[in-house]
Amino acid sequence: MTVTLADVAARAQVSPATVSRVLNGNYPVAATTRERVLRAVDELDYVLNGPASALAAATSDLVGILVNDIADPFFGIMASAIQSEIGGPGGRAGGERLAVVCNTGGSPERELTYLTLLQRQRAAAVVLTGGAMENEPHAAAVAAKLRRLGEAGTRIVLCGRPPAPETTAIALTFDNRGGGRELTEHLIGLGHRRLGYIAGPEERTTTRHRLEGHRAALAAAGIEEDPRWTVHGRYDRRAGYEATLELLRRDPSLTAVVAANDSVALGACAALRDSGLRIPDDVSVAGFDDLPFSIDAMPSLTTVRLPLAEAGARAGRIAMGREEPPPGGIATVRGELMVRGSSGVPRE
Amino acid sequence: MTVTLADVAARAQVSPATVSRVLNGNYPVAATTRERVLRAVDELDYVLNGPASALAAATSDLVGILVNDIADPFFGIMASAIQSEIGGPGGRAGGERLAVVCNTGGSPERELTYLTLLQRQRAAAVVLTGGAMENEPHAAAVAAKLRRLGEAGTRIVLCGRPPAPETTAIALTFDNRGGGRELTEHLIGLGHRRLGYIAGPEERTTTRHRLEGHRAALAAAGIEEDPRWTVHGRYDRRAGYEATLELLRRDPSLTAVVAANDSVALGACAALRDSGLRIPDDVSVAGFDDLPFSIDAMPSLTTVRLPLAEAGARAGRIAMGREEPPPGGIATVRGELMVRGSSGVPRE
DNA sequence: CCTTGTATAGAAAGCGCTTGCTGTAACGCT
DNA sequence: AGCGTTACAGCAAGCGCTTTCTATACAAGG
Repeated sequence: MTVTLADVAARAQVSPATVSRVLNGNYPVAATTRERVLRAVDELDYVLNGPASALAAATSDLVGILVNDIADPFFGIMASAIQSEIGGPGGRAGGERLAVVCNTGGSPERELTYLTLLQRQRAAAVVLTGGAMENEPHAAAVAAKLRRLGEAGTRIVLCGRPPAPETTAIALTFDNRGGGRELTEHLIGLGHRRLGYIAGPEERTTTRHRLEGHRAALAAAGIEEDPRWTVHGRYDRRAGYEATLELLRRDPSLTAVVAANDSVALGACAALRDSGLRIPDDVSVAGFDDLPFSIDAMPSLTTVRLPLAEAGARAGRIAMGREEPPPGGIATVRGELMVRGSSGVPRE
Repeated sequence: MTVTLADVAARAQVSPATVSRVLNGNYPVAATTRERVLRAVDELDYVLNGPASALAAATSDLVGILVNDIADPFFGIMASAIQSEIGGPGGRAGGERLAVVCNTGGSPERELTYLTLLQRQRAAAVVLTGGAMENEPHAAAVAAKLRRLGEAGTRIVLCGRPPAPETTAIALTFDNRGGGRELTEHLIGLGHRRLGYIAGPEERTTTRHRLEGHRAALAAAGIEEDPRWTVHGRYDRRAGYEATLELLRRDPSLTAVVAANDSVALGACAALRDSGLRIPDDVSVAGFDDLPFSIDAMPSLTTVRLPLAEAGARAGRIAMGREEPPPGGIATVRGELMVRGSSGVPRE
């Protein structure tokens, strides 16, 4: 029914061992023999049996990429960059690898399940992207799983995620705190004193770090923060819209709204407009990430650009062992403040 | 070193066969025995060896999702929906499956490579999303590959992609032609007579179908199309920006610009604004897809909503054999015209 | 001409799991 | 009591490949 190595061997009049060696190209095979084998492969339309090969060789060519939300360009861009350094015929020398992205939907259980599945497949490497959960039992479970994966020889890279102590994971961490701080400093520099903040889900590291940066900037400027000025929500437009209305209700005198990310910021803009407020004349808005659409908003969004594609590419190369990991296994990737039309001096 | 089935069997004082059956749960095992085995699995922290299992059972739990551009929400949304019906602990009864998305980057070779890789892994199912290439040799190669995959028992579903004759593939096709036609009819109905069209890459089916719909609407209204009114480009914002400038250069009297998709439309809006034109007062703009950000553009985008999430979910269910395929293996998914702020009556 | 070295091919032993088939008790029936 | 059932559990034969070790052939050196 299906063509096997043995069939190819028979047709090429060689032993299965030789065919295997031709296909893997890591053992001397005479040119004429190789030729003959390749022809047979072609004629029979032979396709290697991945599981069998993985079993015998005790390695696989699968590389997993875990993302929180594949529908969000933040992850899409990173995943794309990672994959481009790993998979398909895109890259490199050294055998094709199946780079696969797994969508956890931000759910801790799914994250764990995917890691187990990847462990089952004896994945060659795993890249985890985006913020981690701070929920304790889960964090411990993930760390344990990563440790076990690492012991089994799977290379692990965290991209845009805080380091995982006691594991072999290499971490490329985004400087969310620094970016958040810089952004708010910019707003304060323009003269804003009453700033609303729309944070992401409470239990994400990203949320906490960005918020900490924001607060650090306020503190440095001697601005006492009003607890009413912070609202939590999901990382999407809808949440931004609702949170903004809530913020406005709590304190109509706010002159700026800082959002957890660009999608949220867009929702905030919509809410402000729907409330009859002009941006930035009445209220300034700022986002985070600088996703491609952010420049198209009207007015275009002041935000912090994160080099998602670059970081992803680097993570991919490290996962493939094609780039030296940073010293200590940890590198911080900084963002860049992009001042655009959505922020201006406060009214009055 | 690594724990195997045999280790578990020894610990539970049963044969490996029994352990396997407990784990696969498709054969009667006494409750007490099962209990004992499960405990051993737990104590030993045993993880099934995927390749070995796939080899022995001649099946795998991998499901591949091919997308053209994972950084584009159009694909991200579909992939997310497909995956939610397939993978992780998200869905279903019947064993966990590893749903993986593969990014072809729109490259025919990568598409083929991924299909081969998936074939190697003996994937349980494959979902191909988005428009196909019309490039003849490649189309034939893909068809051949799909046929072979189908013969090997892999279920194949096309989502937002035209049917593949002579294969076992089930197709959920978007009615790009109908949507394109409806959109242009709307514009014509408003009074527009000189409409620019920014098409996608020439060799994509999606591009051709949307353009055909547009032209059908023009023809039906007795409008003779000027060849200068159509420009081709990639499916991204940048291309839309440049194409619009080109369109304006060719014929400054255009009163509407129809874009191949929403990203392109956003680029078009930016170009129009940068040219000092107001939307829709001077020029109306229309997109396609209705991605989440489209409603946030200023003005919000008139477009055709494609039920990406619904179609993806359905494709996922069909791929898993949890939903009957449509009769004839082909279903057409229609879009819905969303009239918003970016289209209005032409000036003068 | 025989020994040693080098290049290449084959034999065969698994890799860790699944599953058809073969026991073997315990059970129910006549 | 005798016999067919039923319900589990184990044996063992692979699944299709990789890889170590061994064999062969020929070239070169003494």
